Amino acid sequence: MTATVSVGQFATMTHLSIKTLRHYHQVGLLEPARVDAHTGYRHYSLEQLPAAQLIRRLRNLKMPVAEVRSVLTARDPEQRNVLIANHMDRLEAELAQTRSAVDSLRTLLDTVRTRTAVSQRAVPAMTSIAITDTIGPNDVVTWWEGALSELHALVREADLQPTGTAGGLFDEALYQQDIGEATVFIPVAHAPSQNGRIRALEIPAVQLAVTVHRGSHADIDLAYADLGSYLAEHHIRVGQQIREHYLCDQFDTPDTASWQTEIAWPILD
Amino acid sequence: MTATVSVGQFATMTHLSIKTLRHYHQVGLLEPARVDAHTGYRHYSLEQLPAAQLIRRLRNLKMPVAEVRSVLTARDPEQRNVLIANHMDRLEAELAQTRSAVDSLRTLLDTVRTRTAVSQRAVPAMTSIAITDTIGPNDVVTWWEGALSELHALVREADLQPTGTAGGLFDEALYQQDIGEATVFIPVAHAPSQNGRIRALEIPAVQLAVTVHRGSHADIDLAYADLGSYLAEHHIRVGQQIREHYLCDQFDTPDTASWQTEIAWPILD
DNA sequence: TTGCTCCTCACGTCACGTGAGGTGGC
DNA sequence: TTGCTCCTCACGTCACGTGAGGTGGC
Repeated sequence: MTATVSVGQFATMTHLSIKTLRHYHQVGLLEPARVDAHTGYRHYSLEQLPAAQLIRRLRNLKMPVAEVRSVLTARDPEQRNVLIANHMDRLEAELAQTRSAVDSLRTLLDTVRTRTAVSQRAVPAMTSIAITDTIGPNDVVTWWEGALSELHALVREADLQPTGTAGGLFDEALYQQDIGEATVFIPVAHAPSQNGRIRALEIPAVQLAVTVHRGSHADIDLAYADLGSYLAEHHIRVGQQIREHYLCDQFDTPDTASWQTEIAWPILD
Repeated sequence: MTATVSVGQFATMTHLSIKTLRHYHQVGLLEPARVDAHTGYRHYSLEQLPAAQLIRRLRNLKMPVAEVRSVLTARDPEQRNVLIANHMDRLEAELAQTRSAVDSLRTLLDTVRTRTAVSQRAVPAMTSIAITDTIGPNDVVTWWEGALSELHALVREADLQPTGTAGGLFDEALYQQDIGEATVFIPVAHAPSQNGRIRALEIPAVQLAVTVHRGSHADIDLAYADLGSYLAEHHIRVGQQIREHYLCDQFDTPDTASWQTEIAWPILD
């Protein structure tokens, strides 16, 4: 029979607060070994210490409680390691995003911005290979990278002849409601039929108002603002699907400073 | 008269969602330039774009909304820069804490733990210089570093003769309720009277149950658990003020692996 | 007996997102 | 007129913390 301790003792031993332990009891993450039926007092056994120690470490790394639970109940060590490794990847991605956010803030504070130039241009209809999905706020960047990589790969493997730069079509709702439809495409002379999630897409002809953004995609909102300002000032009515053309992106160079993205808004009337 | 746009337009231009813009209106972070009295429609002016861009970047860096407001309303650029620099420091500290949490998790998963040995010892009363404060959950480490540095500095400057290793006294409540009284001290032959927040402290004699923790302080809960387990198994009743003795710490070496901390619980009876 | 530990329950926090139900404007 | 944009309001989310009011155990 193993020794048992009170919440207070267990809290001191694990450096989890009493309130936190009560909460973990309530949500079933760490149930006391015994609860006194009369007083309601919680009693923890010493065998629960390793679980508490693991919980504390995972929570310190912001792993959601539901996932911590999965780790604790994992069938085998492999499954457990996968869950932990996935979370580590998320932390890495978050770190990268924070770094780019810091750069983005520095850029905003340090540089005197002048508006990017806006011009208008008619573009003809194009045949293309494309991937379309409904995406949420957090997966935009990941989705974009993955989808575009796939398209580039197909172009290489199937030896397709690109007839223009890669681009994207984005529903306004994506920005306004943080959820919406997004498409990435590469214009080609002849598009093969469906291939995994890649399909042929006929992109319609439009009249576009365009501007070019230079630099990291973290700052692309600045170009959207410039383009939108121009359109608002000239009372130009626009469609709800925005285009981006990746004149120079991460598939060309890792140096974000030399990236160039054309932002284009279809003009109505 | 400057052009004005709808929420939807402004959302697309700033990459802030409509819901977010409404929220910022509600909390007074970014008020629309004009709100139609009849329809309630929000209208934003193009002059509000820079503010929105700054807000988005600061929020991407998790700066609390209240502080973002302070940045926006800062009297001069200096004050603004101070606020931003402070937040950057917090991000740095968070990063360091995440790194150590990752190490701590690795340690737990990779090493087979054996309990640290527990022994008992009587310690006599000691004269010391000390700093005492009531501290919360987040400032423990920062407070500890700062306070102990101050004590070491006084020892050097006033050429005091330490009569033992530096230590700390921690109220159990600090672990159980995440808020409580903490003291750090250095035993000296003769303690000068009050000096800033440093004061003389007579540390009473006690009988202690002790164990030694080796490694980073992020893993110190493991030693607390070992010591607590020993006490629970032997039905030893203990006092509510825990002692730590820093046999080897960051003031001796930056290599956390060789740090040694004695954890000691006063024995009652 | 006194204080101390522990209990429950309801509500607060933070920064929005969800969703119902509805209305003005082109 | 139809759909589209926008509105308000109440509630949900996440992981606890706060605080009131109360009870058992040494």
